Amino acid sequence: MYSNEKYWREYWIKNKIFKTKEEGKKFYVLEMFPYPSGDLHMGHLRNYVIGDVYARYYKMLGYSVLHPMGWDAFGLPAENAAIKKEISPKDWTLSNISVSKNTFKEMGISYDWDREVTTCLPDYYKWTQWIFIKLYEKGLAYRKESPVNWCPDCKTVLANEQVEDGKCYRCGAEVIKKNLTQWYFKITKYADRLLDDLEKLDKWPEKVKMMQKNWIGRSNGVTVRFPFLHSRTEFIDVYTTRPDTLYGVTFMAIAPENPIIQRLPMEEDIRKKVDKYIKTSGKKSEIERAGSKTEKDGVFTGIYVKNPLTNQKVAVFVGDYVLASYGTGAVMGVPAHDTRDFSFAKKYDIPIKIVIQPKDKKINDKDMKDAYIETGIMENSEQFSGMLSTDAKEQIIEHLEKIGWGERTVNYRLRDWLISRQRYWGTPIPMIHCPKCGIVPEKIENLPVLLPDPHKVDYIPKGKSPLASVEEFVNTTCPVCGGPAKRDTDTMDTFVDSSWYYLRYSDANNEKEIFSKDKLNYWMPVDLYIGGVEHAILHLLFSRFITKFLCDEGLIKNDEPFKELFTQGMVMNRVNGNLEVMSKSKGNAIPVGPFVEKEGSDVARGTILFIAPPEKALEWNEESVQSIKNFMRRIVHTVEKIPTKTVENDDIDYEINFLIESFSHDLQRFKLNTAVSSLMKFINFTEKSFSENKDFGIPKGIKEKFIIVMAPIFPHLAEKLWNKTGNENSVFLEKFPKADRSKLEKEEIEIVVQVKGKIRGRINITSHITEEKLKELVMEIDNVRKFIDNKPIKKIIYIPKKLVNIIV
RNA sequence: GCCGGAGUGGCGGAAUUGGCAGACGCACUGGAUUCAAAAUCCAGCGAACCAUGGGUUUGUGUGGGUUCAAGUCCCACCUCCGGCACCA
Repeated sequence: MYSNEKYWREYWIKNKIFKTKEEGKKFYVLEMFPYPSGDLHMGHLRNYVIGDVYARYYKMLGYSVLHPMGWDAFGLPAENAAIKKEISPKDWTLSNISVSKNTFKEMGISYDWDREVTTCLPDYYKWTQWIFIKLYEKGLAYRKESPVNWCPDCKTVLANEQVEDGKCYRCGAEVIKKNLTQWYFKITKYADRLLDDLEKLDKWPEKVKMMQKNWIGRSNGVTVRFPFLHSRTEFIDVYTTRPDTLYGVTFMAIAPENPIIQRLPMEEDIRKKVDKYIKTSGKKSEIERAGSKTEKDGVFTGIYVKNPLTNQKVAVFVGDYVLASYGTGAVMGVPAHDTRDFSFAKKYDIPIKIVIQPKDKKINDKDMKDAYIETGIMENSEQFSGMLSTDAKEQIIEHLEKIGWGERTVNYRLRDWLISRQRYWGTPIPMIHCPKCGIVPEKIENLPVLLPDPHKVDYIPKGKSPLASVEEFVNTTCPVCGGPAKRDTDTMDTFVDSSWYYLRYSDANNEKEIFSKDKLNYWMPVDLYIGGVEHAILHLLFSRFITKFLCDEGLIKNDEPFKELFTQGMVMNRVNGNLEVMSKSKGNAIPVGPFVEKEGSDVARGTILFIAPPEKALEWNEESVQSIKNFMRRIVHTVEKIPTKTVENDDIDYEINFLIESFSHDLQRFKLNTAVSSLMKFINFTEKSFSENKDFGIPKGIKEKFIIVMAPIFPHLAEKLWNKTGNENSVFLEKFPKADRSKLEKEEIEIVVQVKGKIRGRINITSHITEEKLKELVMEIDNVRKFIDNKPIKKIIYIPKKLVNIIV
């Protein structure tokens, strides 16, 4: 099987069958590129096989297809492996790439390897640096000091998106906060567009769009200004989405990191308590502090503000349930109508003032068990009392704006993207720190800023950038004044590398530009992007951001990179009886290489496509492998053993056209499992016909059509059979057939006969029978007559070619 | 807690979008072949019942509803999976 398939793989390469053409209508199909970890297993294969079916199918439909592959090659595992095995990250990565690439070739995926992209090579990361500088020039890359997520195990900072449940997304260590100066990309500037443009993506799964929507988390509210009691000129702003609860404010809480705290005129002993509180909360982990179950606590500052609407004095607390990085870093406390404020107020005996009553009952502050957060009727709210809270919300905002104590504000959950990492194996940040000129970008013509040779770097993580200790890297000259200066020693988050790689494939070997605009705009957007849901937020959001930015720069016409997104399910396998995601570390991985050598790549492809619909999780099992092997043998039998001859048989015309029709339909709907079923049905028909009648035969044209239809799924076998049928050229140069609809009309059809909606019989009729005649025939069926039972017939419903329903 | 998605035979899953529920496959059962086994081929296969030439009842998580007709549409609930989770 293996050597046989290998022959055809070599044939495709030799004859450049899958070399990309750039003419006419195009189809760009892309699978998310992998991190090169060496061996690929069936879990990886699923992703690429789905893409390959479409690449081959669209080629046969007459499109110019771009189907490339590359490597997301920077990142921590290379360093970790390097430390363990004493091999440089570069050598480790490059040797993994060559192993993985070889496996890809054995899978027989139709990639055009001439467009391979490797993010850790200078000819690629040169352009990553170029994008960084472009962002910097537009004010979209900036440095700031702030508390950041720090992974103590990986010894580097993490982006917000890389912290899951307070833990590092890579190693699972508990993340701590550190105050550091880091590089950020201003993705928040694009928040509105990233959110609103989701509507344009009608071919994305709703689920992914919803996840992005929640992640961006746009909220419309109002910033309200509270004046201090002790000063006529100082204020504190709070952000709220519930201005309708303003009359219920009984305290205020400020985040411990909010710098305003330092300016508050607190008494000495209170100041000490506050400082202590700030210190302890700074030491808390993300989980301790932010878990929704954590008890809310804080300290009183002795300071008061005035409610701008009521002039009542409001006590100011510092509380670490308030986030410094959202809104203004301070909130108004409305215990009656906010769950968190309620529990805070309970703890410190702060009064609860109800200003919204439910419509159907009365609540009072004495027996409240929890905050009332729904809408209702306003009370204790001066001129707004008696209104619906939803109406009052609007009017209070207007009132605040009129009297000058508040203004409408939009806030986002999305934060700017922290991209600097204190690691060696990444794209160097192309910035230079000059004592005279400040921070300046490297000159474009000096790019790439090369990562120093791994043998000269001690990349064992120490909590500071390994590049800082490489003197010949650090010491440079200022591109502005020419004086001595130092390079930035951080590298970029690998998600920067992968946020634009799909653009580079359009012109992968361009040495002068990031890509030629013409070539890029011929291929972009990606027509079909296939990958796992785990990238629903990070990678896809960052990619959309970068595409929008480059679109604003005039480099890309379309500001959305991926027209259609398909998220495939995971591949599971049993380990000690439990279903687990297939992975090397769990020991349940079926590696592609040995499997393909033994069973062949077509068997792997067929199995993976047939077991389950592509979007669902799939359980790998030996029985399914067997059934596909069996099926492939029956295909060979039909093509090679059933005589090729023209026979008087309408059924075979019907079956082949039915196959073409349903196969095409299934591919449009991503139903690759039923597409395989359709192929099986056709083979069932031919095998059965032949076993019943040894004179049965199949016309050459129909055999050929079948081989073409099966080719996207079983490419090696199809190519072999195509050749054996007497064809010189590759089957993939053939046009995918169109169904002849006229052959799908059967002469004789079966009609279901119902009485009062229940099936009482069936009848075979010729398709051009009149309705009257049919109704007559129906009445003659014994069982039908029995159930009509001489009752008067009210109505007869006739669904053409399907059923008759008699209502008595 | 909030927001999504899904519940169909012993199992993986079909159902042209309101028109024959269970396609296709696995497992299982019976038969052919074989000295025997494997492999292969043929047949059967939701459940219960009448009596097995055929027919009846029931059946798509639960309970209601709309309709001549509901796995599919509407309302309420249960369970599972995924995402977010002090975002004010």
